[in-house]
Amino acid sequence: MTASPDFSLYDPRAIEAAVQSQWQSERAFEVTEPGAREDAYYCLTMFPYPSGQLHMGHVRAYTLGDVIGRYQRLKGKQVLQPMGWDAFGLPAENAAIKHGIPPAEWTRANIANMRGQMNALGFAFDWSREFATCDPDYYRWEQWFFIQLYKKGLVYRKSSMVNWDPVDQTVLANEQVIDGKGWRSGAPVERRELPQWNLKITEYAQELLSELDELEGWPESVKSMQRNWIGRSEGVEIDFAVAEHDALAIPAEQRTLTVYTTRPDTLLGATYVAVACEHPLATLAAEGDEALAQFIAECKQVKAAEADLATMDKLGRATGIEAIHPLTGQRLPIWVANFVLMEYGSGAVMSVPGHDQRDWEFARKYALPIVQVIEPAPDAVGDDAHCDLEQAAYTAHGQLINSGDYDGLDFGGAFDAIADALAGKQAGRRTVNYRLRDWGVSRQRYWGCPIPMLFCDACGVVPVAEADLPVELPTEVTFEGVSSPLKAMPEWLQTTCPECGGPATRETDTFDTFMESSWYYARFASPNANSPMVDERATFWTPVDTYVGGIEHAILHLLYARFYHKLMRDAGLLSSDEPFERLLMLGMVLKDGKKMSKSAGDAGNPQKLLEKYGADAVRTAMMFAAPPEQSFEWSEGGVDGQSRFLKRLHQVAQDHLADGLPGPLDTSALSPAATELRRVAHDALARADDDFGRRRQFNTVVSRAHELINAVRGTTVADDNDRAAVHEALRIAVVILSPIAPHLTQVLWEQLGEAGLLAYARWPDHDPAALVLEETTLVVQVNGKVRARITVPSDVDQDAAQAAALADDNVQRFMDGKALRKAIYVPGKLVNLVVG
RNA sequence: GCCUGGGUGGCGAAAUUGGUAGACGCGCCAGACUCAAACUCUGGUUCCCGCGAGGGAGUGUCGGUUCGAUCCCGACCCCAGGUACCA
Repeated sequence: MTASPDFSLYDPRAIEAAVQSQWQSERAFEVTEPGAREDAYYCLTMFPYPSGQLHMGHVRAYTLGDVIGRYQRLKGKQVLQPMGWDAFGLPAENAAIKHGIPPAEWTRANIANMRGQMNALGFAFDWSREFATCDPDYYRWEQWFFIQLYKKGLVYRKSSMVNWDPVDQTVLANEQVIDGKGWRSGAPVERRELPQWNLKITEYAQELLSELDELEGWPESVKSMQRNWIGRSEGVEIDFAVAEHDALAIPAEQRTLTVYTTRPDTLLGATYVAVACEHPLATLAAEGDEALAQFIAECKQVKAAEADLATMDKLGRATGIEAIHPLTGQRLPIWVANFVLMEYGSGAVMSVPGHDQRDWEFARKYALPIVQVIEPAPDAVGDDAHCDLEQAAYTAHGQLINSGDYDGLDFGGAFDAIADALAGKQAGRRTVNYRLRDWGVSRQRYWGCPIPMLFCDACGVVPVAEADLPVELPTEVTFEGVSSPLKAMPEWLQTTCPECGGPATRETDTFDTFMESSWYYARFASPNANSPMVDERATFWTPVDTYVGGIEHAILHLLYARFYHKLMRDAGLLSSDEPFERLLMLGMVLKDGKKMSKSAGDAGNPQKLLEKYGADAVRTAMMFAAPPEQSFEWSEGGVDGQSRFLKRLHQVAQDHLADGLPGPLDTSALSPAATELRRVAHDALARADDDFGRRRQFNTVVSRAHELINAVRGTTVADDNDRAAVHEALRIAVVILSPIAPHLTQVLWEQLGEAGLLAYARWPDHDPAALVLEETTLVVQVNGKVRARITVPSDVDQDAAQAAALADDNVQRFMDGKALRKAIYVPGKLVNLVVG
């Protein structure tokens, strides 16, 4: 820093402004592709929704990403660390309604504010690649890609459930339904079906599942969540014929009821069949049954969220229609049950109350028969060995009884025999089933990417012509009511059909915002690509080396991005199979026990802290607070402590430098105190390297730096050579802290006599010789309890260690003259004497 | 409900995942400096008993494995995240 101001006092505001302007004028963090991929490092932290202000959850995530990026740069990598804005979404519409500001204007203002806060925090972003997903230049490619997928047959339209507010006449997000009522109208919501666009993610279910095994850089917990979400199971689809009914004419397409089960071995125990309240048979039965119609209407007054559906009281009602058991010909009543979901499988399930707990409870409640067809296997142990259908269903695999020819078979044998029997009667087939459902991408909202589809009276559904892309979202809008302003804009709504030239109407739904966040990492690599959506730079940079983000995205966002990556690969746009090599899933920053983005308010805003303490102190406090994967409750107290630490670091350096720069270090001529300081310094260096690179635990790096500075402060120097050891220790402290507190360390770096940007310095190697200790402390236990600590030479053998342990008075006291039965020696740690 | 995590001093945490529980920091207490306070510096700080040496208990609860368990196993309690339209 030429003509540097006086930094002999720790003034974070002056230091941080000067260092930030230096980074800016040198364009320090703009990056281009190096010759070899191994010299490159793509470090990405999930881009934010521009809500207006950063909260401490953002500060944590972006600091962690920045620490990783800066560490990799010290390790010699060309680091790509981009930033942008996930700019479409619900809050902008809410703000528009509340404050009368158009969503685009509100969003742009928020972006400007948050970009300023990010810069004040000193993140090493390559801003030349910035974009917002609401830029037509970005979303046009999403529209283009959707049309490619449509042409490939990966897109289809189908009815699915939404929350309908009957007063506001609008669709509500799950979040907008509070206790079953619309958040604005207060009216009870209803589930309603609307036609929606869907992406066939289920065609990729097996690949999405299988490739989890290859993702070695992903946490097991996330892979496990995704596996369970995809939910592969092997079972049998069984066709139940629907019996003729005296009063109701069953239409041909409803004469077969297909159910899926993973337990065909229990088929002979099926005593009724349950269908969803939206099922056509339920609708049919309700025509002549006022009470059933009333029941179905009540069932629909539940929010369309799995958690609500799964925890509600299980209710049902008979339809009067019967199904015919495919093997026995027995007639089974068909019930409507509120827990059967139309969206899963066929909207019907066979019920085996003897061997399924939910069916058992339902059968008990409505006095339906419970038949036992499985008994514990002879070798069953524990709970599996007991069956008492008066108390609960028996759900373990066992041996068949009351099943005619199948009696005595075990689960596997019965599965095969019954599946074969059904197949022989054309009444069933083995299938692999996934819990994963196709991705519904339609949203009945204004502030999103317009879905590029048209409705033509003559041609039906027609995609927008590629030459007409992007379908721009009008931004000069006013929110009169709660419905989308697009519907009130005939000049936008009416267009011409690209196929017949006749009049056509635009789709007014917009895309789910997960569509934008599913490919932005590839766009960052080639931000100005203009045909097609990404170019060969995206192939160079992907997969992302480390992707940092909140654990709340462990399933949906990460699964959709993995899916999209494969779609882009199959379109020839990328060459890798997976988007993210290594995943760092951050725990939640909580405020009052809840995640920041939900409940923080002003308490979560870092602005005041930044003004009072500066970015380095806020960053250091955030890193020090907890390891990355752990959730924790944020409190501001810690910032004060880290600010004091940085001040001490600065002061120690000034005190040291007051006597000028020392000469070269001679490690063989140090005082004992300086030798010990070198041990602490090189230990801190080695551990910081491991913590940054392998362990990704940064709170302990800060602790180590504290210890190192405490050691420097406690070291009395004997001569100029000792001062050289202090100099080395300070240089090490500055390097290991630089990813965390990059501003102050840059200034100290120059004061210590180094030139140029510390960001581009090389991580020093530690000196293994400095770590060797001559003596070590061993713990002596008697029968596992600590009774003494002894100091021994580091290379002591078991006999000598044991002898030293036995020589201790307190040890003798607790041995109490008893015989030594066994001695365990852990070198460098302990001796455990087992007596008795 | 289901899936995935988590629970350690007054507080945030550490213990490199079978070997000294509580490093480091916050807070608090005492002392130095000051007319005084703040800042800063020094010392103390898991709980209980003891003047002390030292002893006992202790990592959500209960049980197990082991010479030895915060760590492994079983059962349970509580909290958080996700649950397909918050992002």
